[in-house]
Amino acid sequence: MFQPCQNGLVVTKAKRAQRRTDALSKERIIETAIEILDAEGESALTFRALAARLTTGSGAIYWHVANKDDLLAAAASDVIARVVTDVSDGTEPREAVRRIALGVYDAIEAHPWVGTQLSREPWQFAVLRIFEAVGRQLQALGVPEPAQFDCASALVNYVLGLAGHRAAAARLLAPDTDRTAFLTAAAARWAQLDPGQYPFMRQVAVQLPGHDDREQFLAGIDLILSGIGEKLR
Amino acid sequence: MFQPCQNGLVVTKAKRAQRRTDALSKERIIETAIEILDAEGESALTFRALAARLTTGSGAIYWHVANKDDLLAAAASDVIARVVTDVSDGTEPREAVRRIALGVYDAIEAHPWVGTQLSREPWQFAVLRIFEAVGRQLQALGVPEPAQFDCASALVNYVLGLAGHRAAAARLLAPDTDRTAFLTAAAARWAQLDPGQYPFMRQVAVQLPGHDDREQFLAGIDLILSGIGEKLR
DNA sequence: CTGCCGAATGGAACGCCGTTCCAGTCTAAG
DNA sequence: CTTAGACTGGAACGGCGTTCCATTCGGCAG
Repeated sequence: MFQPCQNGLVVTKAKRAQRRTDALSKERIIETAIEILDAEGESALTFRALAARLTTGSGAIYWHVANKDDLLAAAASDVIARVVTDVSDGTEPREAVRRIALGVYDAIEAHPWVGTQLSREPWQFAVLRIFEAVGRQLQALGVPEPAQFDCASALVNYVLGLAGHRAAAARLLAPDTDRTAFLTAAAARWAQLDPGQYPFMRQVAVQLPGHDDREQFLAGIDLILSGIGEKLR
Repeated sequence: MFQPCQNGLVVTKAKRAQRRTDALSKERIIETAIEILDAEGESALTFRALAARLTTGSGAIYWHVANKDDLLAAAASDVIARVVTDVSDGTEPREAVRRIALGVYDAIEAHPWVGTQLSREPWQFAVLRIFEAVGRQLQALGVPEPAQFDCASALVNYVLGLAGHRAAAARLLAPDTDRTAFLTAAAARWAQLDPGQYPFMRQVAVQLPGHDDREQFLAGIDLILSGIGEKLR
């Protein structure tokens, strides 16, 4: 009695597996979307381009994905999940926070569109993942419970702020432009600001070439961690 | 010899002033754009809607404004300028930083679209203004010069991160929705997360109703300021 | 084996967008 | 008066997200 059934199942599975290679699925759609976003940038991701690459019609995609926001949120969550989960436990909490933050930073440097997406929807899954990872380390650090929410919020919002900023910069910078040249140009523009109105920017301008974004990012994290440390006394 | 010239200028000015009442100008366009953004939200600002309200064609607007990005940047810069400049000098630097930050926060609460805009373009004028205002206070606080850039960056990026977040939340929240109801709903969603994977979010969920965003924002500023204080020892 | 039903597909069509184009108007200067 | 050039406004273009719908196809009831 079960033989045909099992056979049927096997055949089904085989056929599905066979079909899978070119069948649509949410995963395959997201995967392809990430490919397009990484290779050609945010503006290149359209349902038409996606459909073309998947050799289907734009309408078919809507069977698996609610809309473009849904697609982008899922893609971002995918990328962030890879980064946040592989924080090795057992490391000292402050160091773990640094690793989480740097993981997110590097992910955005590699996929700038993620930075845009993270500050697009307020409590999307990708942000929740980061919040959870950071919060858990704060618990391990011994931050009193009422302050944990505030501290996690400070860290996460700082990360998201820089994320958006880096993403915007990447959008602006043509992929072949020289970074140093760009910084020098920005510095030159700042140096021309009205000295009376913008003394600070003019002073910063001279530091701008030879400036390392990643180091500054980490310096910010350490600054906040140091502020959190004050709460522990 | 100068009389006619002056006369000419006067006549011109008078005529211009006369025409101004219904003539197009960059200022009037920006002003109207802000009205639309505030009243109907980011998605309502289109060149057609703007042209209709100005009783002109969309093409005419492009004579005064390069494109939509230019328009949005100018509008945001307008709003931020009002906030950042009226920080009364003479106040203690930390308090001044708090006031600047709260000014930006309140501006975004009142005009959520500004939050979106601030994290859209990397070194736009509005951000420069904030950076300058914050940086100057850090100088007054006695932060050593090499650290000033990092400290200002930390503060500004935190503000921008929260700005984007609040803007996204405002976009999501229908203008008539109850805030408490929304928070309760979010808390309920978080409480349903997998306890093994999201212990921190579930713990935070119970604190979520009765949570004050503005207070949390200020707590984050104080956290960073406290971290900066460490540098002064 | 056959007929059927619902999941899945893909391409056409809709309405709206930012932007461009251009024929026209009005005005200050020669 | 003529004319150049600042300025206007509406039509048109190409592309977008999304919807609609005729069609296909695999698994199951009879």
